[in-house]
Amino acid sequence: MSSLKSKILVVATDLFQTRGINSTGVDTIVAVAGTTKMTLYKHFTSKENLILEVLEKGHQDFQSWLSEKLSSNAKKPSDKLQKLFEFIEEWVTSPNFRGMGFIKASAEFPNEESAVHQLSSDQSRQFRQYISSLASEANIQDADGLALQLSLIFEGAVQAEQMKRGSGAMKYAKKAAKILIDSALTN
Amino acid sequence: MSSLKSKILVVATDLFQTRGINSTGVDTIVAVAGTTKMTLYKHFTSKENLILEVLEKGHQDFQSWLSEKLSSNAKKPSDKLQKLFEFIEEWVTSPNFRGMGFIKASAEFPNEESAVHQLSSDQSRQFRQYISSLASEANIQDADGLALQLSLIFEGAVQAEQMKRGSGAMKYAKKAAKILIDSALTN
DNA sequence: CCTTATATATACAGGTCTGTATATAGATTT
DNA sequence: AAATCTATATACAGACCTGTATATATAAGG
Repeated sequence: MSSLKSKILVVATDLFQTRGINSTGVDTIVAVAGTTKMTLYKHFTSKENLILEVLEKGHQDFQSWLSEKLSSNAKKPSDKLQKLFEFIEEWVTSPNFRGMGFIKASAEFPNEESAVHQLSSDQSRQFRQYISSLASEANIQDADGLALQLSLIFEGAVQAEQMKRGSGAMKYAKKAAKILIDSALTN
Repeated sequence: MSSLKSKILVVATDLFQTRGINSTGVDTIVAVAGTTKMTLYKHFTSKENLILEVLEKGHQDFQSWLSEKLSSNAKKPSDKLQKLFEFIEEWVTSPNFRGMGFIKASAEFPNEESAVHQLSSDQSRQFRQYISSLASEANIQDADGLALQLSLIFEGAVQAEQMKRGSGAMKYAKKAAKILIDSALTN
């Protein structure tokens, strides 16, 4: 990938999170990235296309980071589930954290026919499914149910952290996750 | 309050939720409300002022509805806490439900200096504090901690429901809340 | 040297947005 | 009936937005 395209993606990711997607014009993006609109439109067919690529890159980065962390730090399936929120906390509280793209994107594009909304919704579903697979491997009966509950806590905590950095929400989110996992394991 | 002003508030509440705040122009609002821009700007000093009034009305409606429900359907403090999510489910799954304003508003106005962001953040805090007061009356040790956990689940569930109506998230949110409340009561 | 590819600079068309100015209509009060 | 209040109709200024057109620079490879 061209280094300019990559730079545009990084800058757009940051601006979308800190100023909002619809409030960020392409002129601002190219100015911060140190390039011009012509170059942006050679790498991306439209602003919507740019938004979609930003979302996809963000989700891929998160997913690969998380599964890498889990597979190298936890052997048994039940360990993975237990350590899930440890790593999520690490991700959320890291200085590079810029929020989860799909949470904001779905708020700014509520129309279900919108491609941005559809991708956001799909990413949310993918993440829930990933948690569900971890729960299944840990022999939890209602894996989908637990996955939904954990994803609610996760999305709530990310939102709280987006609303106010250093809210400390992750600390209690972790505790809540542990209680719910333990409860699901003994049932 | 003038009936036209009230009508504008209702229409704006609906459009902001279904199309997004920044994507909804005042021309659209007055067209749907059956009035003109001049009238809107006589009742509201600016679009930002309209957004703030929409947020305040939405939050007041929710809070008064909820505390009314709780005080008339639950006598003991512990009952209130237990029934909290029953009523929240009723609210969220009702046909009139248009989402929680402050959740979307904080996503669309991420800048902490923005008045809209500040009000959203404050409403989120107020709601958490209300839950905390219920937990305190029910003699729960870490009332603030439980309130934060329950609000995470609540906001996560609202988000899930906003993303996809009829997601069924509230059913599992209710179960999770019960587990967390029970756990907090026995500690 | 010359062609090709990539990036830049700049301008602009066409649309949308907020907020205001101006003139008018209808209703209520004095 | 005259004055006042409220809402309407319409137009527009000024700003911003996306996306494109045109012309130029810079660098690499044949």
